[in-house]
Amino acid sequence: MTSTLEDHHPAARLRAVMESAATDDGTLPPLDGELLRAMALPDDLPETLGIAEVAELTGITAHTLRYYERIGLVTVDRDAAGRRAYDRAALGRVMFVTWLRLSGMPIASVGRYVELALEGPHTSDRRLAMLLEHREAVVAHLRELQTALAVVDYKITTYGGSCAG
Amino acid sequence: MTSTLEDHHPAARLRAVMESAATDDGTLPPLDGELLRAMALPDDLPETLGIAEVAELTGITAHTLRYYERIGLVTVDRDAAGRRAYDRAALGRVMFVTWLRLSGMPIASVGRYVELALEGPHTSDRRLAMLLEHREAVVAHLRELQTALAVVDYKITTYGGSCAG
DNA sequence: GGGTGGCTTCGAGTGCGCTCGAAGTCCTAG
DNA sequence: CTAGGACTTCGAGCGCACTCGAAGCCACCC
Repeated sequence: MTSTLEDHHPAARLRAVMESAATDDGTLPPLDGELLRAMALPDDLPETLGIAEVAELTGITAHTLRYYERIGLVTVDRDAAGRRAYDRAALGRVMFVTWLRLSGMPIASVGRYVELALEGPHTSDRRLAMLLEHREAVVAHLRELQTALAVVDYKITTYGGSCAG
Repeated sequence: MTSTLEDHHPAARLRAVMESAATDDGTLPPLDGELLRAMALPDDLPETLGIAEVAELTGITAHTLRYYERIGLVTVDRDAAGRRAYDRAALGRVMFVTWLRLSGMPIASVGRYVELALEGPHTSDRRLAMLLEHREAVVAHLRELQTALAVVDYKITTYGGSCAG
């Protein structure tokens, strides 16, 4: 199964989105609606994708995709031959899970979130609460990272000074 | 050894610095010279600190501080009774190591950096190179986190919409 | 029909970064 | 003098998130 995907679609969409946010210096561009639109999947995807294609599209290894399914983070149908066939919904869930993971949410929490989602729409306020709480954690982590970056930058600019570190 | 530190010095300086950068909404304040000055140690520290005081000051557990010493990330003198006595230099190194760790540098890399520092001033360009390279990694991570935050925010604002995740 | 390559399942292994517990030492307070 | 508590060393254990390998199935190509 060589990648017809590669011909018709930008590969590794998630990574592409991240790179699209890149600037040369250390400054961080604002993230706006444009970026979010860029994250949408192309319309002309095949009905279902094999695991290798999903791996390429998301940057997650096939091994890890199987692992995610095993522990219940995603549910994936099989084709006649017993192979995983990711439809758009499954792909969307994989990508969302991936973003949650990239944002630092522990696997156990992602699992609880998915569990709630599977229970039905009546859990939506609990899920929303989880996301809001998680958002705070992400913001805190961002702040921490920015501060640490400032310290590293300070060290870089004062290099040649003290050898304290 | 109850904390005389607590009376005379702001506790958990590292955490205090991070909290000083906090804002109520999700926006991130600029990190400027003011913040960097705030990170400096107070002048009226005792000559040496015990491990519990360093733990309180840095937010690193005593267990972890011992572990860091074991694996060579810091070197600490002993007092007459064989206890760790952190002088200003040692404390500075602990804090710098902590910032490197918080910025996501793996322990092995911190170890290599410290090794180079111990070799002498002639390794300063290699250390600078390490810091510059690490800086790129931190910036990349920041971008990734910001993008993931945008996705989470998107999900939050569109809640009640699709149940794709 | 035989080989190649990608998929399947399952369970076990890996790497990182702590984290803990046991057993002993030393100082201080009562 | 004795009890308590904070410290010491050492080695082992843990939690997380993968990551890998073995053994087998299935489709396609020569």
